[in-house]
Amino acid sequence: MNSQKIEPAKILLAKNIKPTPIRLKVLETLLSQTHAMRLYDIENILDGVERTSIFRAIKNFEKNNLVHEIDDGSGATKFALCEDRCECNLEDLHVHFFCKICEQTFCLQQLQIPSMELPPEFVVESANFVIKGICANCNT
Amino acid sequence: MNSQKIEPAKILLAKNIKPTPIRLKVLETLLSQTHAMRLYDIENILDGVERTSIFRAIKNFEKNNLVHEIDDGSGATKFALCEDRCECNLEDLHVHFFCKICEQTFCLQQLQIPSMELPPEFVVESANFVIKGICANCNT
DNA sequence: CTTGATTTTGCAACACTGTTGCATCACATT
DNA sequence: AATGTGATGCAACAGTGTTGCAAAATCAAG
Ligand SMILES: [Mn+2]
Ligand SMILES: [Mn+2]
Ligand SMILES: [Zn+2]
Ligand SMILES: [Zn+2]
Repeated sequence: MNSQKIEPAKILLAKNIKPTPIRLKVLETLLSQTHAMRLYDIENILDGVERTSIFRAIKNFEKNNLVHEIDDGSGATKFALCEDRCECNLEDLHVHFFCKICEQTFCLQQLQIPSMELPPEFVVESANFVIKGICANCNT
Repeated sequence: MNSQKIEPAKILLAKNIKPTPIRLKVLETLLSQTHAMRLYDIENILDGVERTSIFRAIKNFEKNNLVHEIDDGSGATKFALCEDRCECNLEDLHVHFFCKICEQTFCLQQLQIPSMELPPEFVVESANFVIKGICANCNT
């Protein structure tokens, strides 16, 4: 019955994050959505919680490989939960999809970012691959 | 001898853009660089020209397929000239490279953005693929 | 050329996002 | 209880992009 409340704490502890009230709220918010969220989105849902506190919680999550950030060109960075065993390495990177209509961003976790043959002496460390168009929901 | 001054105007006219003084200056600035530029970079080089005027010139260029914009995650959008026959279609899209050291962004025009097998009902219209790492110049 | 319409530019102000500094609070340890 | 560490709230700030409006330049007739 209280298993719903125990689970988020477990997730945080598994990543060595101290489960403070705000961090739990932020994590629960992220868990409640199927798409990536802006700081502002979380702020709206968690009415009364400071932007800065959410910001620092997210930054903490990022440092501990619990969330990854997506730059979808909308102006605001979006955040989404990583998969269980994600360590945010190159192999963990996946393609994202930004819908121009609903403006939501989805993780296409099944689509790994392809490796490219770079010019000589270029070293790859990370990547951001966002496909833009119309999502299934908005595609009548 | 004045062929240097005629050329930028020709480029603009070829794209049906009226070659006003500011537009010529902005285009010349873009032509003088090998990497993509922020609005702020152009503003610094064209000292005395208003940010807004550069902004509107760039937007005009974009609309007429003379420049394309790149979202490299640095916080500021970057702009680079399109290739001659570019119409900013899906096939014209290419990969970009952002160097974490010099913070410059390069067009890898030889690397076309690969097409991905999207989930059903998803329609692709555009894409932004940025690889991040260390560029040849900064790679000792 | 003169007039009037259209476009371009300069200037100011604004909105949004992300970020930092600092004081306060909660909590754990001694 | 005293103390130290970390979390949070509050305020202020910087960077970027964008819009409104008036002045200036350009263009198109008459
Ligand atoms: Mn994702
Ligand atoms: Mn490019
Ligand atoms: Zn959609
Ligand atoms: Zn570099």
